[in-house]
Amino acid sequence: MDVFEAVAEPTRRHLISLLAERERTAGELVDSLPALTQPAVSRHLRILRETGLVEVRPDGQRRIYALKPDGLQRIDDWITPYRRFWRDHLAALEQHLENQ
Amino acid sequence: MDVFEAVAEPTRRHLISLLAERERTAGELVDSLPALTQPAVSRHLRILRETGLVEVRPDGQRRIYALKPDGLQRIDDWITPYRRFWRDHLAALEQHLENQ
DNA sequence: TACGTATATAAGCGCAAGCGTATACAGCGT
DNA sequence: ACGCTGTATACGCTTGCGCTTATATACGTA
Repeated sequence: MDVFEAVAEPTRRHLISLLAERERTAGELVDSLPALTQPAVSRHLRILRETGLVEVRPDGQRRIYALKPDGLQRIDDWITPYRRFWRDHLAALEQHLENQ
Repeated sequence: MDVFEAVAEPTRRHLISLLAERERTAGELVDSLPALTQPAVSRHLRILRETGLVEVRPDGQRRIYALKPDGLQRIDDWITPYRRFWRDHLAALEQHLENQ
């Protein structure tokens, strides 16, 4: 699975937002998603790991998950060339409004 | 389907990159993807339409597709709060290298 | 060693995505 | 009107995702 499919899943975006606040153990993340079972969350974490979006380090029997800095950057790199589309569009819109 | 799932598909990202160069008719897009049949491309275009990533206008019996300015911006809006992660990480790395 | 806790993996299921073939629909030219 | 071209939709099929239950693995503690 690639990083685009990884973030296409709402639950995984939720996990990313939780890890953006601070590191959390797998158990804390499971508790944050009461609609899902522990194995379901564990599988999502595995996908986030394998796509390089998060990293794990052991702490005794727990696993501490953290957002990886360069994971989402790959999406940002992809979107960058297209950014001019809405920037130019906004500029044209502002110009239009100015001329009213 | 939401915009994240829409761009998670490699074929649809390819279509987006083609439309970023210039507008194209549905037929031109079909010809640009020889691995796929015409209905397959047409369905991808429908998804891009429904998620607001492209717009269409008729030209006789042809349909001219164009990239929509504010479509990808929704992904950019989502990624923006996380941008500080790799920016801060890069800053910390530079600082570290400076101190060597 | 034995048991409890924390996390990951296995197995099986339902569902939706993506594909191709076949077909419908719309506009063009004769 | 008729056939031809361009595009979209219907249908059936296969495949892979995400889920749950059950189980394995690893660490902590008495």
